[in-house]
Amino acid sequence: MNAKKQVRAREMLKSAHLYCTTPRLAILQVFFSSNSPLTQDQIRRALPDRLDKATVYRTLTSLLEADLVHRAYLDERAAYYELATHCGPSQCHPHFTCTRCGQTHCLLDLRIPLAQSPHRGFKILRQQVRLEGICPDCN
Amino acid sequence: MNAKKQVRAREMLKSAHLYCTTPRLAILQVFFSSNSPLTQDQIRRALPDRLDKATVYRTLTSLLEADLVHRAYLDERAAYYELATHCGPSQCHPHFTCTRCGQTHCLLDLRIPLAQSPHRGFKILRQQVRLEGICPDCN
DNA sequence: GTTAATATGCAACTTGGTTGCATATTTGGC
DNA sequence: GCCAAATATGCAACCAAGTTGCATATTAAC
Repeated sequence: MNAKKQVRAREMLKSAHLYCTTPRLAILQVFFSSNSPLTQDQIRRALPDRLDKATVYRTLTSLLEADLVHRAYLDERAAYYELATHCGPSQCHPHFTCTRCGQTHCLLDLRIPLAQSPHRGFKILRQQVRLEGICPDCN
Repeated sequence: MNAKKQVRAREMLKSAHLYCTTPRLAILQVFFSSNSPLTQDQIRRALPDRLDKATVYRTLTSLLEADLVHRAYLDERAAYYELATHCGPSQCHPHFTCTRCGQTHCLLDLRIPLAQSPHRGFKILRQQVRLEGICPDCN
């Protein structure tokens, strides 16, 4: 299990031409074990050994640049990060935040058509959708 | 002109049952003069007299609670605020950020249908859409 | 004008995120 | 496997956004 994750992480880094370092492998594996976006702090806490804050940020930056990870902008002050899976070139899955319990869910199966450009010259290339409402548990 | 804005700001606060204070009137008028979301820092700079940072934040909080102002989550670290105009109960206008020049525009005339709940029990009440692409100036 | 309710300003603080620099690790060629 | 170049890490010091407690000032309502 862990060995499989290790291999998967290695392959991801390899294919992105990034050095396979301990922190990067560890952070990727934290993402594998999570099904919703994480803050840097949540990532730090989930790591087996403590990593320097700067290392975490720089690692996230390189993963972002390689498009292995995405940023999600949720209701909080801090940025959230998540694996760039189930994401097309023009669109990530939408995020649903429950206004009652505050939990955020990734709605992987909800496809929203890319918005059509209004008459003016705006060329729309990507879109990101945030949804709010009541989740099944709170209903 | 300025007098008209003053009256408009007063009316907004009155109807929201908020005290009409100098900072609140001033901040609302900054919003009147802007056509895209602003950070607290941009607001502070645009004010005629300097206001304390805490006052700005607390003012924004009360305006948010009264739904006179909305928060937009753009690509940056800081939150952006804007007047809650042209916003229905379930949806604000989408924001378009140009990947070339970095400018953000409010697409007031672009209506996007509210996403349909997937089969599971997620009750979708609000949605917020962020768009990315190339703006007319950079095209 | 008085008073209760509420907002402001100040200062101190918390925390997300950044940067410079010396050291450690990875990778690729031999 | 060893070496050098490229790159990543850790540390410490820093910046900026946002928060909080408290004393003072302002508002609204009578």
